[in-house]
Amino acid sequence: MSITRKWSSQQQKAREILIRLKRLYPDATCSLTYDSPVQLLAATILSAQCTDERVNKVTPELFSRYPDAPAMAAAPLEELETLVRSTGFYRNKAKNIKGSCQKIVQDFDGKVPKTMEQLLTLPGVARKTANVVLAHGFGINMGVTVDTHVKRLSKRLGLTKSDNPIQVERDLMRLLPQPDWENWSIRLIYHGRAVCRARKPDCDRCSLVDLCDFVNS
DNA sequence: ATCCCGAGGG
DNA sequence: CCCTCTGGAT
Repeated sequence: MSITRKWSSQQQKAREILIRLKRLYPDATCSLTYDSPVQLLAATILSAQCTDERVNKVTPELFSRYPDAPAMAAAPLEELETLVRSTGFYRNKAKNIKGSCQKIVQDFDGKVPKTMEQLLTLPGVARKTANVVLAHGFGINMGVTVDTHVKRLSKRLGLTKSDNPIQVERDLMRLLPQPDWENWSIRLIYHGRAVCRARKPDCDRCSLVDLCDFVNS
């Protein structure tokens, strides 16, 4: 009943979940389309409260017209707003893409910074976006990407009690070895989209039911 | 009516 | 803590 014993049982549970999800989604990768770190940054900003599928419908035209940081930094705001409109929050997203690229050009020699601290200085970039860019753009695992799916599934599975993404990330970092941090996020996102949906979770088809606090409560 | 790989401001 | 930003899909 010691606290350490409870932690290791939660660690075993997390690892068992990840083993099953790796078997279920062996080829899961970041589902945003991009050709460079700055394109990944822009696509990730666009992915806020929007499906990746929708993001991938606007980025080909966006990146065709404005392929790199200098181009996006110099792009007319109205053009960017029109191009990203269908992803929602389009004024904020256009302004943040332009603003981040301006800062990248002015302060970071035109290259997307590779540290959490520097990424967080970019407008429209907080931990979720920074974690995605670091993990998939540079192969650097600074934390666990916690989006709406990762938060929902981690809570349903009983691995966190918090609704605060920062606290959820701390809980997951404690339960998983660092090399698996991004594996966890990617697989939970896939499973969250396909099975453990927000509205109608398909518990009958879920291979994690025996480990889940949500269905067993 | 609710949710989608959030972030910033009050 | 709360609220706002926003269109598209279900």
